[in-house]
Amino acid sequence: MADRSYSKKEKLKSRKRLGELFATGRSFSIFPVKVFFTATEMQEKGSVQAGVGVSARNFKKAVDRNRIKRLLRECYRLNKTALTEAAAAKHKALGVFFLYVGKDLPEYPALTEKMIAALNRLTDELNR
RNA sequence: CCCACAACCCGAGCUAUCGCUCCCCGUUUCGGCGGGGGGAGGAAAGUCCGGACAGCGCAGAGCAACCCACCGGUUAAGCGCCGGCCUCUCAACGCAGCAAUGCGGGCGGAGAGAGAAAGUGCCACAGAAAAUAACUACUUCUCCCCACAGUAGUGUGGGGAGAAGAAAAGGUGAAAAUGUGAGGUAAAAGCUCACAGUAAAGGCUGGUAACAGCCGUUACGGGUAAACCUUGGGUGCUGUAAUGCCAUGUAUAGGACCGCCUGAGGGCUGCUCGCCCGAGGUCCAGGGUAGGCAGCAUGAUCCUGGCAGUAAUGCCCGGGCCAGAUAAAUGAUAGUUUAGAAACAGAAUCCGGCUUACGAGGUUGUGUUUUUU
Repeated sequence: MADRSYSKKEKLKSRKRLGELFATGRSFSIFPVKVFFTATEMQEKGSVQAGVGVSARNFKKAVDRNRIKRLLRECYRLNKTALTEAAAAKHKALGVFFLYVGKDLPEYPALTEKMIAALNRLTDELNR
């Protein structure tokens, strides 16, 4: 049974962690989503914390930004299983941030496709 | 009946699957799990006004800056709202007229509603001239020329030049020196008079007041203050990333400069004066923290009803508790119904307003056009 929840514990919080992520993390881009991530070794079982964001420069209205963030969260929530399992197997603490860099409002099916691609690549990076 | 506009109401429902956040109850091996419940707006928006709340300041004076500008009420407060006054504009309608139109009228609309008689500036185009007005035409005087009359001084008429008078005529303009009539004069002119108009201060009457009406007096000097300005009244600054507290952690290490009463530096809103505090201060390099609680949601609160008031609004009885996150929840997908792929749009300390954006429909009101009877 796949875990599809996305509760507070799985969210990447705190400005400090985000600052570190943008400053030192690695990144790749699968348009229209840019992914930042860091992986650190853990003694215990691994974990994943993820966050999403949109630039207010590209979307002036708060309603549009909310919509994009909700879609990103939804896509991540429904497709994250492989990634969490990989992280647990490798004993790594993974921090990920999905930044939407497109300039148009996304459609749900297209965004799901991109998200799956991004998650697959993340999983590959972990397993390497 | 259709269309447009204004005000008020509403701002989607259902089903399935997968999710988020807060509260309560139960349970727990303290990781969770189960059940129940709450979960964006009329504008949450713009941040344009006004407050609450908080911190800092609270010897004083001057200047600067900013805001307000008919009256009364309302309110916690207001540049809001309600009612009234004034000015401008104006529908129906009435009167006159063949008509164009004029006069009255006043539903409704607008007003950045103190002062243009303190001063400075500006007033496109047109026009002579846009403010202590002389272009044409007019009048008087002086000089010159011509014609006529006369012996002559001179007189009459015409033309030219100069000086002066004069805003009555012309035509321009959004606006032209208050209008009409009479007197007056060389020609004229509020120069004088009558009537009318406007303004100022005064008196009486009505009104809480703005103001209105009447009386006599004086003046008549265009507009613009959304140009500077003047007058009157008012204003501490910063905003919840405010602010108070708890916890965690490092380095009591290093370097440079200034100063310790002959005083560095700081505070007193933007400036100046003046006053006060004052033994540490500034910078570089390096190290650490960046977690939690309060603020924070029972309030100028919402709903029903009653009473007072023209109304805005206030008071009273009863009932309700209605988001509280912190990278930031309230959703995603599919189907379906209304009505067609619901429009504008997402709380971040909280209220009262204003402004702007917007959807289908309902109710009420107003207006235009056409057709039919």
